[in-house]
Amino acid sequence: MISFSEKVFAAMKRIPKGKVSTYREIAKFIGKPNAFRAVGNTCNKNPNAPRVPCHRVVKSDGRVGGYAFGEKKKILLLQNEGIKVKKGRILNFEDCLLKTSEGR
DNA sequence: GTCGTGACTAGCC
DNA sequence: CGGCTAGCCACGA
Repeated sequence: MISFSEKVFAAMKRIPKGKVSTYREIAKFIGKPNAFRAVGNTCNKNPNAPRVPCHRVVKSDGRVGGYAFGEKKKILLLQNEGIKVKKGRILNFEDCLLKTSEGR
């Protein structure tokens, strides 16, 4: 029996390196497009922080959003992946955005 | 079973 | 464009 959180982690693990996704896309991928709150909430408690690339998940606005270890840390990780981030905002947002429901 | 919280999103002024 | 409010879902006490 997989819990809602398990789906969240599974969806995030689908995100390849150098790409990012939004809480909205993940929630939709799970089957609850309006559960973006629960997604972020679950990740915040993140029982498997290093086991899941939660830092590759950003807000729909194109901002990195937050991070359990610190937003700044999240930005550094994203930049390390090859993603350009400026003041907590992704530059080529759509370019590195990965749609979970469209991965086919 | 009920209340409160949170890494969110969309709309309004 | 910027700031604030309301709505939404899941989990914990």
